[in-house]
Amino acid sequence: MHTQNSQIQTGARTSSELPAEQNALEALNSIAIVTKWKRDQEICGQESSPDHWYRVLSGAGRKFVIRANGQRHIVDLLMPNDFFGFASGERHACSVQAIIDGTTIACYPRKRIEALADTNPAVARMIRGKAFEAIGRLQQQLVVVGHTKAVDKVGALLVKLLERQADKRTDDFTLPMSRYDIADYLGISVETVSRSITDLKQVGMIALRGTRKVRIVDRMGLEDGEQTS
Amino acid sequence: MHTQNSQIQTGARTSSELPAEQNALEALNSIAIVTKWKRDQEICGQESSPDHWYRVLSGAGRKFVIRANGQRHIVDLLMPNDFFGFASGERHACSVQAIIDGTTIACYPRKRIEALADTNPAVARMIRGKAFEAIGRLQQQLVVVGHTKAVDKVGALLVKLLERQADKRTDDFTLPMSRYDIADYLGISVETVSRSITDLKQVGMIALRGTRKVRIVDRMGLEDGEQTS
DNA sequence: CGGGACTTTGAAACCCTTCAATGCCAGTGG
DNA sequence: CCACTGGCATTGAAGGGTTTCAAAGTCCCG
Repeated sequence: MHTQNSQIQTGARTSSELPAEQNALEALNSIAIVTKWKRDQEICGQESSPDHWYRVLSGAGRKFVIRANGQRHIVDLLMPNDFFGFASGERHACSVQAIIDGTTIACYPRKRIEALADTNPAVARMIRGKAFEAIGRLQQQLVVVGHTKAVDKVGALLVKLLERQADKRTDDFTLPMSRYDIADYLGISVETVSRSITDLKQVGMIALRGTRKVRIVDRMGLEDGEQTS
Repeated sequence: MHTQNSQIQTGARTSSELPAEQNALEALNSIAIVTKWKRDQEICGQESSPDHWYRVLSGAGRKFVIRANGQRHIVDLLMPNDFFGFASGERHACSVQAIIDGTTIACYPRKRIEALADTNPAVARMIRGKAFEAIGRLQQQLVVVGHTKAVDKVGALLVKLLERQADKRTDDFTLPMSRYDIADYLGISVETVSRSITDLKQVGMIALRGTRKVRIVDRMGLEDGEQTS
């Protein structure tokens, strides 16, 4: 793994980022180790002990579990400024891999970051906030996966991905993941993912420009699952 | 709502509860408001602003979302000592109802509990730990819901429910929820839940004593989804 | 230009939802 | 005490959706 210590960007500023959070992130810079990863490289493993917390600086990651039967379940999609590595037990429950070549990650030794949180309430608040964000994301994903029809799941996922896009002004975005990733994220087969996307395109709720460039045409329809006639 | 200020139990001691966590919970007692709820009463609403954090003292709760089309998605099951009400936005993303008559909840004004966390690192650590636990639960549930076959989902859920049971020595437990709740928790229909339970009983992986008393007979089999022949 | 990974499409078997009806149980009022 | 009621649970049958297996099409990169 390619390791470097360098100036850290605190990430693209979004509406949810308060100045206090920016300051807290900067306070973490002194203990951060920045690493860079290629696609499908494992950043932290299911079996490793949770000695570190991490933050995505650029690129994207998939958090996943491999079941005993070999099936992969993607549990979270990690985008810039998301934290991961939070664990309550002795072992990580999940592995994390880079999805995109050149993904950069800030890595914080757990002992040190917790010590920092103990003395700096702003840091503690920021970490809480990031944990709450993760809770919100996972809850939303549970609702998405809870839809009964595959087309609805895919439609709802596309809307969520649009919402997580940096540029809020357009209805276009680039899928950060493959059809296989989407399948393992939604608990359906790749073929069904492909067919659902084709259907959504056919009825005009989305438009494609290449396999990964998506335009959301009828967001309301996708949210309500109206493609189910 | 029936409100009272009284002595608070810090909950049944489990292996995961360190003394430091106990102390932190006791530090919260001074700002807690204890309330008692009947079945299906709404403890906090999807539309309310998140002014409070909550902890289950006894009984159980369902955290859920109602979609525009009326479908209910249960997102988390709240058991004694679980926190909820953590939110990163302006509104709660979910509602919470009591599942069981006489469920008691400790309610902490958010401003005051955050102030306490700012000055008392043990409290901050405990809250972080509780948030991480929630993340772990939600991730596990995503894996459960991600199974492709309904029997596997139900089987995996039953194992998770067994694991959350207070008494670790037996393979028996009482379902805290109805078949309808299970259906909305797994994203499948009630009828399929019922048929899956019947199937699991038939092949001898579980045993029932009344509709809600379950015995896990073949836990390994349920975890691996081996009931899928 | 070719290889390899990813995506799409087709067809059959299987699983799940839906609609309908029955069974079960506890609480209520006569 | 018992019939009755309402909510929950189970079972059946039909239709539709998804998985699986198979094969072709597409794209990117060396």
